[in-house]
Amino acid sequence: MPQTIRISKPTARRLTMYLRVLQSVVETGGMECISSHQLGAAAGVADAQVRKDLASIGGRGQSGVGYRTRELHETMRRAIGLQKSWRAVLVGAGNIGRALLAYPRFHTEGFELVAVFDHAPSVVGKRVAGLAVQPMKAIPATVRRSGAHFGIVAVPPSDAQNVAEILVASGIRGLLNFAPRALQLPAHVASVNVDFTEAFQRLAFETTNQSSRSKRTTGA
Amino acid sequence: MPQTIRISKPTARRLTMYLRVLQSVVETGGMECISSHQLGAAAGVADAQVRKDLASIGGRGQSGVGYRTRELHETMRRAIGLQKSWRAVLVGAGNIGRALLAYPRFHTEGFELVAVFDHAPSVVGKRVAGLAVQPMKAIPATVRRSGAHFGIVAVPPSDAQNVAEILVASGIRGLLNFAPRALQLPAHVASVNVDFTEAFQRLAFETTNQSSRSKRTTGA
DNA sequence: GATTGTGAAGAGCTTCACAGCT
DNA sequence: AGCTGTGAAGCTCTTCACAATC
Repeated sequence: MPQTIRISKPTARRLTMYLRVLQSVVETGGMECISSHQLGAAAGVADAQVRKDLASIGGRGQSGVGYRTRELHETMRRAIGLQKSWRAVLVGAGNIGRALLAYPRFHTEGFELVAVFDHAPSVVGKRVAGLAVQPMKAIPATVRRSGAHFGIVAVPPSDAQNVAEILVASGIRGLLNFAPRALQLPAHVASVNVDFTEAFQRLAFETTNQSSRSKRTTGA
Repeated sequence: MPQTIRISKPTARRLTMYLRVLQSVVETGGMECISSHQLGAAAGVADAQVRKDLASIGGRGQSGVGYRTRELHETMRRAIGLQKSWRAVLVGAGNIGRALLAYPRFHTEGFELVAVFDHAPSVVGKRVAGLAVQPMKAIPATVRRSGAHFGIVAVPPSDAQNVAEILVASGIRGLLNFAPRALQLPAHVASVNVDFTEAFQRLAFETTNQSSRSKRTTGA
């Protein structure tokens, strides 16, 4: 088993930003090496911070040169947990669910959609992203059979908690919640909220309070 | 002018969570008063933290009783910057843009969509959310005429920086960025990123590192 | 008895600065 | 000269604890 270093939340968040930068560098066949200064500039982070973050996941650089991009890219994907392929199910085949599926690179990032569920009889049976939409009652059996890791909650707020509980009871380990509502979950289930309303409110706040330091304008 | 207290980023983020709780309490005609403990439980925050946050925006409670819900709701909306109505323009009428418009309460939250732009000639002229889609070249004139405050960037990553610069040059004060790419912006322009890819990566990370403390699983 | 408001302590994160390596 | 790795300082945020209040 590899070293079990503690990666803090702020560090984890920045790692995803570095990854995005590295990904475009690697894809375009750019630089062999990148310095903490360069990486930081692209991600909006101080260079010393970048070095601390990279050190925390075991990334080693070369004095006077920087970090080897391909190698760092791999190390980073492993640290974030993208070395394995995650299976996800989508609950709610409405606008938000479909927008998510249309998102570029959803599949190439190590995530695989294995089932779609919806409440409305008019939608059940139709195909979304190549999958036949199943009725809600099929959730437990399908989740168990497929061994899905994540559940994507893209239903109206009033149904969100209920759907979340069904997913958790079916053995899901993490939830991506699009409903503008905080979910009450057992501690062993991870969850990340994506809430457009909240994003707008943050924008309103930041615009109102012309914040002096312009760092960390980045959200999820 | 009211007191210009500094509200920290973490506090601002929690305020939006409290607001969500309060909103549902007020809407359902629930409790007259709410204690810091109750509000905290619903939002996943410690009670002392809630009191500090509320104190920072001038919310005053009553010992032994709590905070008056309606009053607190108003104070909070004002602190976040929702007392005024913000005008926004959408650039990119694809899946993501449309999903956003379909989001519940988009209009009732103090935000108003005043224009939609798209690059594709096949989309220009069509109606989205009751607005005729305009070509990209119309951005500067329309933004200026409408006095829009925010720009919603819902275009492919390769176009995002370019679109952002056009919006900024047209007088936009804040950007909601859906492209999975960090935007380079002048300091006076606020920006909030909503990145599904990043959300998934955070979920992968949290699921991998079965984090002991389950707080702050909440994202944007 | 329940709950607020807050100073003080504690924990965590970021920045600084510089020795050491290439 | 350029860059990394890191101890130490500085700063911010959170938790604790309790007197004051209703």
